[in-house]
Amino acid sequence: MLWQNNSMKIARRKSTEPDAYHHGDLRRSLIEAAVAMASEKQDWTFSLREVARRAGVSHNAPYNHFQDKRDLMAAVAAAGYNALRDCMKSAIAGIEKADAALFKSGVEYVKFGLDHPTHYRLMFSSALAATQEVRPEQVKSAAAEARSVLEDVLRRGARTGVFPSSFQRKDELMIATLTAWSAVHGFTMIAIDDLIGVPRPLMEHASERLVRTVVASLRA
Amino acid sequence: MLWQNNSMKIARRKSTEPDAYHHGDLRRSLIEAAVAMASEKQDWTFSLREVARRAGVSHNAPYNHFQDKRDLMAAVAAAGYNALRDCMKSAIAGIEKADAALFKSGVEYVKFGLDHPTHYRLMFSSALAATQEVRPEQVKSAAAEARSVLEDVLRRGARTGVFPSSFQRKDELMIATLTAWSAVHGFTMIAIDDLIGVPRPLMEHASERLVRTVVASLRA
DNA sequence: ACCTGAACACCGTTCAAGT
DNA sequence: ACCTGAACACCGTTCAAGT
Repeated sequence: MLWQNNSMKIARRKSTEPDAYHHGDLRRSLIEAAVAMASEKQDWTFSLREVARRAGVSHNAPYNHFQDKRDLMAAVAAAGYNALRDCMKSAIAGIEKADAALFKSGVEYVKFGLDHPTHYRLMFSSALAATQEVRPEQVKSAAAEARSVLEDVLRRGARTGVFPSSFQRKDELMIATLTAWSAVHGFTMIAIDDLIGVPRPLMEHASERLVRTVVASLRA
Repeated sequence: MLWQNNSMKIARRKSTEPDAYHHGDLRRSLIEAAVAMASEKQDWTFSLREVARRAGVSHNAPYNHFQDKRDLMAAVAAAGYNALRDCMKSAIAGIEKADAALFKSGVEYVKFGLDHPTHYRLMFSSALAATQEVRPEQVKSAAAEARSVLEDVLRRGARTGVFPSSFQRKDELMIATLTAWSAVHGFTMIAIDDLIGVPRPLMEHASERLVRTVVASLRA
């Protein structure tokens, strides 16, 4: 425990920073530590104490920034949804045709999951749900933002005649979005869990085939 | 801890039963206790000690029947996959046309997940995977059996001309199965996690719409 | 405001011991 | 063979105390 805690103090000059006390934005450090640990160990079930150790603080320090462990997990999950949203958005940035954009965003979605399996797992972990079944609003809205990338593409395609114009109706759009999302989410989960017979090199091909089928089924 | 442990002993007559020592098949009792607890608490992250208490034995007794906690979870998961397989099988028992059977099995799949959300969650829990990424063979094969209900229907349809004859080729059949499975699995997970905007009464309708779309996309 | 250390009630797992 | 109780190293969370 002695070799930690040093570099942080040096980095800060005069404590003019807003969140700098001992640490300089411990909140962010904890989130980053959690993400790093999860991806290294290939296991998102890290302990709060471990995260604190990694960040070089006592095991109680996190409670100054998060209500409890689930609150930290929620922050990590929200960060993941934001990254996923950005991935998809930038991937389809220049694509005009809505069906091509939907295809690309679907493929990118799966790629994100396979590239960050533990983070993706955490994002959809039931551990995020409270004792009831309500997940933090933070997570829900971040997830909604990622989902709305698909939704926006479908809405755009409905206006331009690529997808059925019925998708301009709210409930029809919802079902269409749900269809696309279910497909890529299900595939991603199954792939991460290694429940397929598909060998890893063929995975990309399989995901493209699947997404292509989904796009075609919505275009009809 | 005193009020437990009684009824069990009375139930056994002369200890002629094969697995009966103090308990009469403690292995099965532990699995049942785990399932019951998970569904009551709406949370599959039960503790091994809690399960043991519920079964009326010491917290170490489970180690005579399971290697560790994950091994018990694997048994619970396998039981879930078997139940899911049976649900689908009996649902499509009398259905001749392959596309109708695929529709029915898909709808039944989602229904199973929504009826047993915590058990379904556990079945696909990453906690089942070992430190590496290998899940117990037991779980994999049980999952494969459930998946093969979909696969068999698709193969049958390929022979009878309902689905493309290319589905008789092994890798094409695999992708088709994966497409169907991804869709229902993804929808089920999203629904369980309450990440949809769909109000619960409309859920059944939404699931039927989704499965119908999937069947149609494979029929083409 | 932010952090620490002691304390509490748990947990999974191991070990020696009982029948 | 099957079960128990003590023990170990952890965990999440709370509380009083320090700056």
